[in-house]
Amino acid sequence: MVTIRVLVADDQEAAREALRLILNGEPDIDVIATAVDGAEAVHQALLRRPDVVVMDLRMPGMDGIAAIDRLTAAESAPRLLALTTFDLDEYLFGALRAGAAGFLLKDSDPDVLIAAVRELHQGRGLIDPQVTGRLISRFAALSPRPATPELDLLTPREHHVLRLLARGMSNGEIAAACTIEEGTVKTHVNRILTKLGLRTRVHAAIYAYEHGIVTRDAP
Amino acid sequence: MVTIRVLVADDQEAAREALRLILNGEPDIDVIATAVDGAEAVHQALLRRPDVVVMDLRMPGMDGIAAIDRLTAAESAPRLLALTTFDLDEYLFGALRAGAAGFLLKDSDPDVLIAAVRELHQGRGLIDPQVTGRLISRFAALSPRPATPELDLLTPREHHVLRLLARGMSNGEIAAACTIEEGTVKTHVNRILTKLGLRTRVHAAIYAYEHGIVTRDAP
DNA sequence: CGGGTCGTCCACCTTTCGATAGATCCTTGC
DNA sequence: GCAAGGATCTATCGAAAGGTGGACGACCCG
Repeated sequence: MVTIRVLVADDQEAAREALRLILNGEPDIDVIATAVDGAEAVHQALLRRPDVVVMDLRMPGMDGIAAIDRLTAAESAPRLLALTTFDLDEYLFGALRAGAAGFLLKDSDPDVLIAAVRELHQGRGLIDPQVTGRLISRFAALSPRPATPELDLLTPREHHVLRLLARGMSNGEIAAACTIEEGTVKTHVNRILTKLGLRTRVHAAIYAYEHGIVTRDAP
Repeated sequence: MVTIRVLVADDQEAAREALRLILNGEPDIDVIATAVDGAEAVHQALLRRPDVVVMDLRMPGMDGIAAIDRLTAAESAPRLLALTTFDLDEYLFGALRAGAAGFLLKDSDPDVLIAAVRELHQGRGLIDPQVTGRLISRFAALSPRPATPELDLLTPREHHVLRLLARGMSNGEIAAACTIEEGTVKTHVNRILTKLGLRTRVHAAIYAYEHGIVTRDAP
């Protein structure tokens, strides 16, 4: 049997010990270290190389989210399970954005916590059922609208020009990229604006972003 | 006990009947209708007003995602549980973006399906544990980077101008909104570009989007 | 074949934008 | 007090963007 090496980070003595006892009660889980704040968690994690870090989000000094941010940036980063008493969107979204692989509220059963650690260790993610709905809503809100029928109005050339425009290129740069005259690009831009009912190239760039024609660069 | 009214939509006869049997086996669940494709599902849902719709994603004609899109646009929309055999990102993300409240793979246990229907009926969301990790990854990728230290460089006025700019307003419009001269706005824009290391207002708008200074409008 | 539509291209003219220099006000520290 | 620095404001000028008109070729259809 493979032993899962776990680091527990929580500023409250009682919670820290409770977590340690719960997890150490399992034969396949070994709490190899604990930390009382984010800074110590980062230090211990880099030193001891746990498989999974159970991280309280609300801690003095460097908080849990900042610590998660640091740890996921490291090489061979551990799997991060965010844990919190307070069910705030800011914690949920912040932790996931920072790179947490799991999110649990502290009122969960010990069994759920144990199962969560195992899930994470096997490469899967885990979201507390109480907050899954909100994650889904937020995800839907963040997702680009699919291409609308309006985009069919654009010719291939116009579509290409729109993508370059939305990356911040000037008419001159677009012209160079397409090997055509700048005056021609202006016409294309103009037709794009007309067809999509927009006023300036800034609107066109926004449109491209909101419709997923261009995507945010990978971090 | 409240009875949960369920609509089952699946193009395959066998799957449809299996789902019906599983769900009708529960005393608090009543499958009130079935549908063989997306179009019929939409029609039946609007007619029979189920609490929960169990929707197969891969169906001929109007597929499940399109049907979900239609149904969530309706008033007093039912809760939508997306179900699929094929574990494709396109299905997962597409269904959630369209408005599904839950996503399950078809190899799940009957008990899981039943529990999912109850969860959805109680207003919660549900994601198959097998795909939770991917949803989290995608969510993190979509989430705007938190405000970078660079933003501290911007004065309140400049920050405000940036937000208006990123909504497509011209210098003149920004001037009117702030009750200052257009020439002044130009200076603010110029300082924004300088401080953030950008070249044109289009870059500034892109920057604002990528850093979550402005958010996509609600659909 | 001839006419219509569409995509692509270019040139001219006006408006808007971007860069620069300088003025005023307010805070901060010596 | 007053000097230094920053924030906010204004004005001017060359550069870029946007609006309009029109040319050319490809294609479809009667």
